[in-house]
Amino acid sequence: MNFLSIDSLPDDLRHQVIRRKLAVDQWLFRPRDLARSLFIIESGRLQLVRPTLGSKRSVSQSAGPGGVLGEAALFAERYGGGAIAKAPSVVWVYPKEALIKALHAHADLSETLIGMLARKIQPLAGNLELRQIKASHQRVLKYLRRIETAPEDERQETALVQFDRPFKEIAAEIGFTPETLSRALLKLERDGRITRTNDEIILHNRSVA
Amino acid sequence: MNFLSIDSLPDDLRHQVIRRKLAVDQWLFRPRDLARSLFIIESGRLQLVRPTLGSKRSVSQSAGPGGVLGEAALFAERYGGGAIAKAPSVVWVYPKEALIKALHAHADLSETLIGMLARKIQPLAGNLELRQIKASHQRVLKYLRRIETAPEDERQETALVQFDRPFKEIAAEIGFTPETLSRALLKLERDGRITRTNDEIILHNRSVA
DNA sequence: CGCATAGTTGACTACGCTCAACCCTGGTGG
DNA sequence: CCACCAGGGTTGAGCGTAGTCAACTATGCG
Repeated sequence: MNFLSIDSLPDDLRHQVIRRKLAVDQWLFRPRDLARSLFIIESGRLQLVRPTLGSKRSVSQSAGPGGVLGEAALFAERYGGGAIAKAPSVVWVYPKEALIKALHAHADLSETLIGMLARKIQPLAGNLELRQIKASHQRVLKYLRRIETAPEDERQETALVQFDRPFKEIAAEIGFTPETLSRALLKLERDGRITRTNDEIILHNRSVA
Repeated sequence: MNFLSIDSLPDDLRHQVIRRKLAVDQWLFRPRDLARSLFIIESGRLQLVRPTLGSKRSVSQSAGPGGVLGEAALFAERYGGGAIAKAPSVVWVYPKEALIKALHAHADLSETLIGMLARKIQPLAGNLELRQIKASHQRVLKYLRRIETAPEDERQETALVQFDRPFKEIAAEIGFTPETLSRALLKLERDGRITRTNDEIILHNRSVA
């Protein structure tokens, strides 16, 4: 993972970049904060949070190592949403002006950043696609298929999924309550689409709709 | 609108860029097509479409002038989703390799593209935020507030919204059926939050939650 | 003057949310 | 070592509301 790795940075930019550590539940930036920097996650996990009427937090998505945060800083005065650490994390802080200057001077930086932004769009669109599916078990199944780890063999009719974070977060991310997620998994298990062992999930018949 | 306008392009890239016209319901690219180009919309309106189980199209979002399409081409072999014109449109086609080469040579291009990508993320995240609201009338209200045209006076307690496209598309974009959207608008009107005249909507009490 | 399409309204169904109780695990402290 | 507690996950019961299917109207177009 050497996206805009500190080593490959030109001197002028490197001196402006700082490394910041975050504890669980610590805010990296909050909604409406002045947008001064763009962030790149080195390790840990952050949640993108948007303020919602009724004091309920809306978790749009979570970002892991290599993810970009606060890209709104590049063109907006303030952040639209916020980011809060859900695991001990380390992020690189790129001051807006220094970054823009460096982009002009070093073209490969631009390409890297462009790629990172493009990659950030995918899961967002994917999540929206998920929400279009109303039946809980189908949505969950599609979600599982998407995050399945190591499809080892493409032809394999079975795949493994491990949850690295609490169910409630996953439920929130795909737009369900934990109860509904639990019931959906139960149904999938009954129908033989998956089997659960501890915190692992094996999904079968990957090709079947 | 001169994002990567043809005039300001360096010669080497300009000669590779072509202008393509699309009729209504014509595909710009389809899901799983080979991802060879990135597109920028000059005029018209395109819908981002993702294939869903059950032959139902999932409309993630629509893009207008200045929007980027097919950014997946920058790092993926094939497009994840597709794009189809919902109005007569004109798009600029940037071949992948030529674009990348030009980005290295001309830093300002990079900055422009970075900005465009960053701007594309916002509505996606915003839409996800919308979906978190389950009550139809509240979601619709929030949507109306977001797309209100010309807030003329910030202090104004009333704003105007015009729909430039069929209700069914709007309903799909915010994750409802046309019937539900219709009923939601009706309820909002009953509650005095909006008033409807033909295809215009006036929303009141903008500050009230 | 039909025909197709969009929007509205109605009645019914279904399914996800809410609230609640319960189980289970891990951590803490006596 | 056990008692207690807190939190996450699982069930259960009942409700509310968005989806579905259908009929009807209005509008635009051939």
